[in-house]
Amino acid sequence: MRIAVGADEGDRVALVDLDDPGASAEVIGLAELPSRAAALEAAGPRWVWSDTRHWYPILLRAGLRVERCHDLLLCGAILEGSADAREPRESERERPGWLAAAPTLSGSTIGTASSPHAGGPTALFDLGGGLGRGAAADADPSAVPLDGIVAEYRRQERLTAGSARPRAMRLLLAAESAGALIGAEMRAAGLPWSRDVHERILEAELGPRPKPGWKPERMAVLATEVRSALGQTSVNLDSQAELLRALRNAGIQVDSTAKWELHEHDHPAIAPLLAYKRSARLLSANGWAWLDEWIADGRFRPDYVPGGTATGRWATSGGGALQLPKIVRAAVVADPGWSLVVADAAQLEPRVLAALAHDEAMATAARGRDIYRGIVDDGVVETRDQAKVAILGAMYGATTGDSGRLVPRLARAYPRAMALVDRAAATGERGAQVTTNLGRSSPFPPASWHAAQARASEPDATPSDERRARSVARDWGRFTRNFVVQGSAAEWALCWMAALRTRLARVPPTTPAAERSGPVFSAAPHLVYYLHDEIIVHTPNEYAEAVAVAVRESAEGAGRLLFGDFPVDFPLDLAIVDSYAMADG
DNA sequence: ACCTGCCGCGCC
DNA sequence: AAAGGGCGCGGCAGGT
Repeated sequence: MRIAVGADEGDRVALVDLDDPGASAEVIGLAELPSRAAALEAAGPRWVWSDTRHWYPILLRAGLRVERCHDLLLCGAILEGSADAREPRESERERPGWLAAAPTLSGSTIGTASSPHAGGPTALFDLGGGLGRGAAADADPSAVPLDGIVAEYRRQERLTAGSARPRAMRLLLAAESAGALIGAEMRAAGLPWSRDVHERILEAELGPRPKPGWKPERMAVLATEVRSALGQTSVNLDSQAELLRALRNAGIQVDSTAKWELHEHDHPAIAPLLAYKRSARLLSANGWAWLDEWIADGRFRPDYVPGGTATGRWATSGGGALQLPKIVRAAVVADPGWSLVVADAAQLEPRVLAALAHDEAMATAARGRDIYRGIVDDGVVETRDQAKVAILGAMYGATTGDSGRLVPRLARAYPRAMALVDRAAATGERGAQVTTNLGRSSPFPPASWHAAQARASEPDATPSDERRARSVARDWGRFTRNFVVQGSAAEWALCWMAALRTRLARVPPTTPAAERSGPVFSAAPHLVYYLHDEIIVHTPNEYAEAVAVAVRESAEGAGRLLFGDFPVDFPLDLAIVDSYAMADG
């Protein structure tokens, strides 16, 4: 059963069963939606709605979780971009304006970031530009009436059925939609967070909390040390420009204030400066102000944006949830009587690459062990570090340095895997799309990219124009090279999580609903964190072992679902702990 | 008083 | 040690 949900007059909501041809819409008040949805959920429907980030929190606030949905915004964005699902012209005209609001493929900073003088004002990414009809009027996905929802769902169904690999596309859309449910649930549940532990970390690193507008004591001491070592009493360490000038005046020949460059110099100012920068970073990114803004009732509730990046990885908006520094992870602490099951997929991307390319030699090097050790054992390189640098170089497109020199050795040992990423890079250099395992395609290069190529083919093009065009083309090739691996790995992770979520939902709550005041998250294991290839489940102690089994079996299931019989494995590093900090290694 | 670009750095 | 992919965020600098 599939039930479409749309907006109706005033504060009302309209529902219809898409699998009952004779059904007419049912219109109810928004306040009645959770109870009506709870009744319908018993039949295990797929909820078809515009935007999970709008609709699902309404249900979650009332304590209702749903099993399945189809998120039209997210799925529309995938179908829009996919080379596997090219739209016929007439379908393109039916594409509603509100779909443009999807978090979508505009993201890449390539080409603008690496071309400071080219580009100019970037009107490159005004999404949906020519397509949408009067944007403002119908841009709000939460206001789309039921007939609009049904029409768009039917259009997406047609595109999926007509796509190059309908089974893969269906799986991708289901996984993406499950991700949207998980994102909303994780926000509702929150990541358990100890303010006390966090404050102790801040005090240990920075000293006592300063008065508003003052620097922490420890930073002030470090700053004085740096200034005297530089022999310049008034330099402001927070200003890159001033600091760079001061370093050079002191005879330290650097081109930037980046820490990797500072590391290369030997001078009494360097050590305190690096310590100062470390402290400044902690203070501004995860200091007391962050605690005040983001931690309430012992929970961190970031705003996840599933599908928020071009490759399908998630993003977050606010709180920096995907960049939690290792040093503050000790503040992630399970509730009393509960545990954290922390699991990450070891070396996910190289394994995904081996499977994508059907490279049995590489899969064998990975199987049942550390893939980097396997590469050393294959005699490809001498050390584990070399293997790691070589693999990363192959996936990211390194051409110089140690990494670039080692890549050719990999190519001899694992020709199929290398051919796959090389082909992806070549495709990107031509300005064409590449596509992940399940059918998410890379965006086309931005206008500035085409402008650079066009300039180089003018009759009066200079050698510098040509160099520029080649460089821009290669930049895009590195993006597409990595896209197929990163994007396919994101699909694996989504399938892993979706399977795990389904299994966790079957665990009976420790206290039955009738005796519970709070949401189900207070009584059963649930996902609380997701970071590209890593998850955390918060669980009552008595379920921790069972959760660990479910996490492992879900990973195995994801591998089979995506890569069938191909002999690649996806081992997990898994730990049952009280604190996230205890899960390292 | 804003806005935008860029840097630097945290994570994968 | 070095520079290759994806992000978000805070802060500064320079613009309007």
